[in-house]
Amino acid sequence: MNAVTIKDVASAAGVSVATASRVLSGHPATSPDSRAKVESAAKELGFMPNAQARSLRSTKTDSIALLISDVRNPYFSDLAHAVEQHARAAGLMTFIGNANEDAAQQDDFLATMLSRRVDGLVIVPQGLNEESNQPSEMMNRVLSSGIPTIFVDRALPSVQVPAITANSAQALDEAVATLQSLGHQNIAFVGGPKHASTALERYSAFETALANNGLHADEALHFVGDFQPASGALAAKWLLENPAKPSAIIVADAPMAIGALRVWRELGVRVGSDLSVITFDEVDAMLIHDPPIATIGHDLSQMGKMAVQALREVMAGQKPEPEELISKFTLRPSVASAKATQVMEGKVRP
Amino acid sequence: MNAVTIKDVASAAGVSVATASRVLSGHPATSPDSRAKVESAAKELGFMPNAQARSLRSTKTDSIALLISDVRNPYFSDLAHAVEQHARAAGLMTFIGNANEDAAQQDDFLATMLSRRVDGLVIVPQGLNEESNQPSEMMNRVLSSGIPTIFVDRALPSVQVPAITANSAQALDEAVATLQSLGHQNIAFVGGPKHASTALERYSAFETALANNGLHADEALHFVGDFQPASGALAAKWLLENPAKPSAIIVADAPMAIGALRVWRELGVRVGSDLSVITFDEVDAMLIHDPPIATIGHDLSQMGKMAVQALREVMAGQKPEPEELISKFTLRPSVASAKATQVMEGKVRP
DNA sequence: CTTACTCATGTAAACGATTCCATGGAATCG
DNA sequence: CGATTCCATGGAATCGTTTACATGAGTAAG
Repeated sequence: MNAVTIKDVASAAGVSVATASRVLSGHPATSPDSRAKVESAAKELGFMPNAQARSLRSTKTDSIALLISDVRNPYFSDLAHAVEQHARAAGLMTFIGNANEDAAQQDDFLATMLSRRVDGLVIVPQGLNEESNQPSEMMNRVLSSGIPTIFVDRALPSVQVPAITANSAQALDEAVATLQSLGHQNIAFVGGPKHASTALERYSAFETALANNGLHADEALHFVGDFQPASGALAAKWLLENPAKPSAIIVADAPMAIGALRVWRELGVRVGSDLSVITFDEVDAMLIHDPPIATIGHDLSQMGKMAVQALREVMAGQKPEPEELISKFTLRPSVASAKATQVMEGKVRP
Repeated sequence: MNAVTIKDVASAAGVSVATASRVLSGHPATSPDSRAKVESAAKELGFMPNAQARSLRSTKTDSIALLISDVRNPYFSDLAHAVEQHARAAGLMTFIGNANEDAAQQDDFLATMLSRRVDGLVIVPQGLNEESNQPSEMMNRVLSSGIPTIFVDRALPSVQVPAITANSAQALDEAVATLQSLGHQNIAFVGGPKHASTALERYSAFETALANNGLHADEALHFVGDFQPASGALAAKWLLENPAKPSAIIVADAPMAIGALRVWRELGVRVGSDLSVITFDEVDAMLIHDPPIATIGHDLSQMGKMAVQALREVMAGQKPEPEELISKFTLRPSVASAKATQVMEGKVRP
């Protein structure tokens, strides 16, 4: 395999391993002479330092772990890409792990990363355990281990970790105001699972927005999904059968919206005329949709950048403040006036 | 931090480190008695083995690297997910790296992985260097290092590495036959960059399919893109200005299709009536599109599974055969009869 | 009862880097 | 010119595991 070690380099260069090591890791106390000899020997032999030996001794790995729910969710793949690019710029390798919205896989990944002694963790937390209302055991271990950690996108209440989150209050206010001014009275909301802080934030901001615009919240118009496409599909049908006949709907994430849009298309519901749709997460699929879907979203590249920056501050021993990005509402043709919506009865296009 | 080592566990359990190690790594020669003592001590102390020390000595890391172009491309994120799940089932951690269609980033990632001594590599190769017509230096190093490697999705000609690829000949044949039977004579093709083997395979299969169906290939109907959304957008405009007025188009990957569909929508071109569209890669965005887009695609979960399996065979010292998945054509409403296409002149909807 | 063999255990040597410490020569200072 | 400082260097310890080898107890076979 790659049997060439620093020892080989040292003897080829005619110096000790200590000197070779110093040259290769940029230590100042080296003569130009030995620097030249070691460098050329290393290149000659194709020396490639063994990262585990290095970090076993030096206790740093120049790597961080990013734990997300699912790479297949475009929201998270965009976020992952942003984190990776900014970490890379700071000389850090990023390990991406999928929790698949599953606490066991999350813990598994965290355990592996702890074993590998990554220098820091960026986590989209999966939420507290349903029964115990506590973070999982592994999460507690992470938190008590003292390894630099920050949360991104979501936060955990009661856990003191810097978090980079998004605030959608303003955007939802605008969205609801827009719908209201177009004559929509019954606005449905497809939310996320209660273990996700984003789900709570979004629904409560929605309720506030309703109140601000003279509308009243109605639990019968609230569908609790799980942020996955399948539950979006269920929500789509739930909407059509809802006795209140809502004329507009706000969906709390892109995968659920994707699931829902597919069902509506199959059933012939015309988004943007039969039904006004606004969704969270400004991802490609929403923009190529015909009609384009109005979204509430934030800059993921920015979020990734802030996450890496905050993490580096923690790694440097500082205590960064939690930060909030302000989400933006973008009106698009998926939203129309409520009048067009009267046709909802004839939901299946011939 | 996590200062608890196997030494601590051993002394807490009242045995030697050797025994502790044997118990913890499941070595058979251990007594039930010491097994019990060590295990409880380990749990008690929250022992978490240091992966670098372990693999420094044992020369295995139980991890593999997956090099793809870009996680944000849904095709690759699906593939990444599949590889990860199957690797995980085999007890292997997967490191995902983005090349961003950039040889420098590819080499960077490979260097890091080589340093970390991953047990194997699954690579979507970026292609040969434009000038030298050779794999990059780092790629050569990977290949000569003897580290188990397989290619997936793409292959490199002249490089002897087992590859899992897709064969689209049949699917393209069906696709072209379908178009032809609907009266389409001028079928445009938006291909990929020539450094990608998939681009070559797809275009040459397309040419064959034309011939099989009594149509002739025409370079003026071939747009060479780069697999990214922006070049899809260019292709979309190119098509509209093409003097041959093609009535149907086949796009060689999803990101380009996404870029193109967006442009067509903005310009009011009605896909499925003004223009028949077929695209490679069966991803969500194509299915929620209205109308749904006909696709040529293959089972990515299957591809991921085969990749992991082939890699494990290489790791076990075997020499697996290259394998080909057969792509499938799925007809959807984005394809219509050519007659409807006469309206192409009035391309901008009022 | 001896011999041979199995088996759990401990001691110590790896693995491949970094880094502390001692050394000796050159440079600087009074 | 002698004393002090500086600096590049090499030897050796170290990081936390695994594992080759030696040991000694217990067991089965003769």
